[in-house]
Amino acid sequence: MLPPSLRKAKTSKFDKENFFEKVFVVVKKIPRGRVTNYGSIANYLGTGLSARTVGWAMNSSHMVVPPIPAHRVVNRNGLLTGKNNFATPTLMEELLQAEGVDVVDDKVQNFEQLFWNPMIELNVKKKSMQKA
DNA sequence: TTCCTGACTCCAG
DNA sequence: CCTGGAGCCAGGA
Repeated sequence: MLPPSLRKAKTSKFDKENFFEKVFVVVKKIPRGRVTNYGSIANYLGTGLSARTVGWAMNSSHMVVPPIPAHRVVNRNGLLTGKNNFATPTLMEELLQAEGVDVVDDKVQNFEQLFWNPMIELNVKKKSMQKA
């Protein structure tokens, strides 16, 4: 469930609450030792152009139960851009390392190999795929 | 209400 | 691969 601060409905193209919840659901589905990026989640949710909003949802994930493995979400380059937003700047990297994800210089190694694409992994059929 | 900022991404150079 | 500029949605002052 979302905290009251996130539940104030504001006129928008889509239901924001549903959006946040979807983000959390997807992130929670990320297998241990795998990572994904904001854009894929955004595209999977249908927002596409709003990857930043996904990150914003992550920002609120720390106050949501069950806990969201936000450390498995990095930017398109595999860079741990959100590490500074965790309890400690090293927590994100430590969590990834603990799962077997090698992180060097705040960047996920073998990112393409560890990349977890919700579009594919969740077997979602979308008529408008990324591109032809 | 408007303006600024941001856990992003794409396009150009 | 890196850097700068523009676009995107939401929240705070």
